[in-house]
Amino acid sequence: MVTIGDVARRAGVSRSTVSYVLSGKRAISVATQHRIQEAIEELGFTPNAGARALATSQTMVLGLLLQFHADEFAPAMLQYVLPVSETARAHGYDILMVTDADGPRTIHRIGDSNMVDGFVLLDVTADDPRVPSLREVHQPGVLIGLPRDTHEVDAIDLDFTEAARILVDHLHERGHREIVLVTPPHHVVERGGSYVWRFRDAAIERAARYGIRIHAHYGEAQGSAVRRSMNQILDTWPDATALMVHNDATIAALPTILHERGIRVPDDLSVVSLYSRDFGEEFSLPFTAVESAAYELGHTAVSRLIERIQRGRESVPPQVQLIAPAITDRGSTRNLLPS
Amino acid sequence: MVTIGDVARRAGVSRSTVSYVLSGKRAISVATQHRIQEAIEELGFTPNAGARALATSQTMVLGLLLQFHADEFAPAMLQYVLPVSETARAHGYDILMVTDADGPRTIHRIGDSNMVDGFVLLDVTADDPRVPSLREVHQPGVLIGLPRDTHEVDAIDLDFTEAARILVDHLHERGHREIVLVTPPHHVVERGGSYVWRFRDAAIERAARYGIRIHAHYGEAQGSAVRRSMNQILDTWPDATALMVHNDATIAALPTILHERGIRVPDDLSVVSLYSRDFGEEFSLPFTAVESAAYELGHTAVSRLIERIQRGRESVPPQVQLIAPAITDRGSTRNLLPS
DNA sequence: TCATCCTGTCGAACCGGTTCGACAGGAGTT
DNA sequence: AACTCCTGTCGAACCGGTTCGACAGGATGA
Repeated sequence: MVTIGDVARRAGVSRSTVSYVLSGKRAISVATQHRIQEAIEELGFTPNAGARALATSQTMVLGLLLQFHADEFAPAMLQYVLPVSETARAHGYDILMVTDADGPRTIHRIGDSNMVDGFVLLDVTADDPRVPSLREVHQPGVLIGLPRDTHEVDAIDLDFTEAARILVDHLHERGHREIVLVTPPHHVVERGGSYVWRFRDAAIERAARYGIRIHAHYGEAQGSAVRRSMNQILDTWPDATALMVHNDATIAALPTILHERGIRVPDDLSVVSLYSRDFGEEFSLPFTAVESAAYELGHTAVSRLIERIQRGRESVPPQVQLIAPAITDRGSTRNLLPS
Repeated sequence: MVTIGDVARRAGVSRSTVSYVLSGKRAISVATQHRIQEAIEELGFTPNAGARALATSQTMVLGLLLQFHADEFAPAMLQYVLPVSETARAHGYDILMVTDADGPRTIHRIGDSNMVDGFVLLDVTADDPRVPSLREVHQPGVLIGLPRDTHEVDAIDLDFTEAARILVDHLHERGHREIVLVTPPHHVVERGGSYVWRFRDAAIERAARYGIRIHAHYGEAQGSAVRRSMNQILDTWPDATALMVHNDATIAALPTILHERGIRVPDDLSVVSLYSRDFGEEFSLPFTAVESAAYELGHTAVSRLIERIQRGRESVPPQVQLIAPAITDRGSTRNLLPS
């Protein structure tokens, strides 16, 4: 390993001078700069990250905490990981990715040993045990997902309440009076996935305001169960004119299911949904949907975190940010009103 | 931050004694051990990772290099990431995940600055530019995927050649004489995904040996194109009795496509495929398939890497390991022979 | 001409661990 | 009683950077 001392000797200067050339924190004559640059290139010098972290107490690494739930639809997670990684790198940070099941302990292990400068928490639940831990360590953190207690917390999520309203409004405007809502699975609720009830409650309330009958069901996440459950739901409510789906596994399987039943969209049944843009493209879903911008969420989260790291923890006030969703009309809803 | 010095002072011993208690590398009296343990707990001491890395030149971090190709079916990648992460953690290592497009530079950046103790390269192509870079840095690395030049390289992959033979044999034993093969998209070949031709060539050769007519086509990766291309292929070869699919996006869409065409499996058409177990479960695919154990690949790769890190680079000879695939019969092939 | 300021560089201390050699003192040997 | 050996602990050096204060020497100003 070639050290800063080797470079200094080669260039005939002291170690500190090399350091100042590297950081630019003090003026160094152009001639010396050139000699040092040459030495660096000739020797192939790269600063030792550990030593630098020790001296500066900055690691230029962000901790990304994610958990895989066996009962969850996996492809969704990746859509957040990529923008987090890319945004971090654009600011000179690397990503330490931890999938450990014990989140709180992980935060302390990583944080107390100073392996990272900050944390990104993915898929945060209502009473996520990681949130209090985050307050105990001295690195800042940002959440993707909304906990119940948002006091002094930096969080970002899609505005699921608004999303539900937009979709109900969309159906109401086209004269639908009875709709079926399929939400994420019930165990996601139990786990505390607040987006489930934020969307569900808002949809029910909005429907009630219009006098629309709405039948809310919990969907399934695993292949065969999805199909069975969906068929049962469709059997139960033959008069519903529209389907509102907030469940990736269900919407991915829906084209097949409807085809099997001989149901045409939108002639026989209208369908609206909520999924991320990437997801829709991946499965080329033909449904009118509110699209959650996973990229935007990940990108914004990391940008905010880095700003907070660099400007000091207290300079940037913590903030809960709800991203406004937008609807993309793909013509999967029928207008029942006389024109 | 509480340091080892604080602990030492509290326990009334020297810093080195605390260090020896932590590492167990020298005998320390039980009484002293207890005092130090108490001090550690009272003060909440956690060793600084940077300092430790500096002193030991060990970071206990592995670099995981992966690239996302926009034209690729994303869910597959995640199946490798999880076992890599879990296996690493089980051995006390964390994962630095880098998605940078410039692999060679990343390897040098991360490796030369001593941020990691070793590398895991995912989705390695035939002439992957990262492989030569891996030879230039002083950390060992392990590949998942097979490069053309396997000289002095530690790699692991599924035995795609054998997989193809197993599937052709399976169809041959049931009397099929004309089959259609759908491989991964053509741009994957251009990129150097050697698994494409390892599987394809072996299938064609094996079919030829039996005198089976085989029509090989490149599949698509994106939703709508998948369906279009598949329909076209089916139109072109109406007499084929079996379909052999080596493409995640195609096999995921196949139930829908076949249903739309009114084709029943296996009565009208036999289907065999190659996909990973997790993938099949995710989409509850009902096809007889050779299953690639992504978990096993990731797990084995990391285990080998860690052994090599700990036993010294030369102690463990580099090795190319091809995992033998196994077929799971789900009854999607019809027996055409008179019984 | 001398005090003052600025520029460029150096040496030393420091970050927080690990590890080696030294050594005190008690146990075991002869 | 003198010697050797073993156990437990300490001090100092080291890992490879950063940063602060000091200072030499030339430029500037009065």
